[in-house]
Amino acid sequence: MPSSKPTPVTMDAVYTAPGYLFRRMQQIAVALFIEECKAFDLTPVQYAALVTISTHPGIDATRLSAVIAFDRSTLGNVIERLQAKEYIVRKPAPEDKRVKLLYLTKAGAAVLGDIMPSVDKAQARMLQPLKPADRKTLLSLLTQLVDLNNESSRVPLRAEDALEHLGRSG
Amino acid sequence: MPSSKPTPVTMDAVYTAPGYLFRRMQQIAVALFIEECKAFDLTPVQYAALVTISTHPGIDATRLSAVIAFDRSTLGNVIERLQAKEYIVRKPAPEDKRVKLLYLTKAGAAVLGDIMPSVDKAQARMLQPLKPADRKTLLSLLTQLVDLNNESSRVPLRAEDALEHLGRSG
DNA sequence: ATTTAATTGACAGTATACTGACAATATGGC
DNA sequence: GCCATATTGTCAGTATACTGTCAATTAAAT
Repeated sequence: MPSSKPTPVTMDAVYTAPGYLFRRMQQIAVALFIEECKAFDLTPVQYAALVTISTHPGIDATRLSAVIAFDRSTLGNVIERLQAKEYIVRKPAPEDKRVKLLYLTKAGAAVLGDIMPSVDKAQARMLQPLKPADRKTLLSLLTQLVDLNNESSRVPLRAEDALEHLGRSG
Repeated sequence: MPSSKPTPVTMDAVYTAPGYLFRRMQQIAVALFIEECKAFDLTPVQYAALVTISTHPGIDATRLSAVIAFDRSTLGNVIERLQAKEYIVRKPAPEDKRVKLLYLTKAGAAVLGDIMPSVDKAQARMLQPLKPADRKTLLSLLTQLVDLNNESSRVPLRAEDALEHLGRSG
């Protein structure tokens, strides 16, 4: 076997790297979401925030961040935009002057109801090129991997249960 | 079965969506890359660009964009930063006054050689929570999916071959 | 050759992401 | 009650991403 030659760099150092593939796939996923949902003025991140505010009325920004595992700083801007579109409102929490609680407006609830079919279509298109059995396998492995790597992310996902009593116990 | 109730929105609309999982996994991948490579002043995108300039000395920004499937506008800034760090140089193309050709500097080649083990470690850590067989399966499905969805992305990947004679034939 | 098309790099504008800091506020130990 | 500490929202700074536009330049059409 050849021994002391310096390893030649090839494009495989990029193309076969899982990180590169995850990046590409994320970009494709966003492109498909935007294409399917272009009739609605919502990005994937804004959609996720809206769903979460819908299922957790009165949640605050920090807990929202933990429930969808998005950066708290980033979320500030996302919330601003949702507010500017009048899809949500912010109300000061009576018992904690720091906190602002988030609620869907009627327009927010309406757009969420309307956009759902398009979102589903986009999600389906992402995996459509694979055979049905392969879709299941990929989704299962991906779910496992995200879960097992949870603590490696800057903003680990904290399930709703773990947050329910954050205000009192910690 | 209940029939006409409006479908209640649950967090599954977020958590089980492939797009959400790809986003989370991409963020985890970047976090692991940055952590493993913190001794080197390179981001994942800058690393990919550097590898490509290394394997394609004298490539221009537009072709670089196509070879790694990164947005051309974004790449302009990436190139600026690599230039500021003196890892690459730009030389005007003699036969086309619009084009600026990209070359690695010695410092660029050195950092690329040095960072490789850390990059490999980061890539390995992303999949490490899975069993070896599952890693292979996931990587295979992900590679297929990215390839099959190539045209759905804003900047489809164009292999090096398809670009070799872009300057003459198109 | 002259008009038309396309290409290249650049730029402005918007939207995620992350880092690190900060003031206001709340909570804990004592 | 007082002080150290933690939390909340915010902000500034950097780095991807994408859209759309533009001037300079080149290539293609005729």
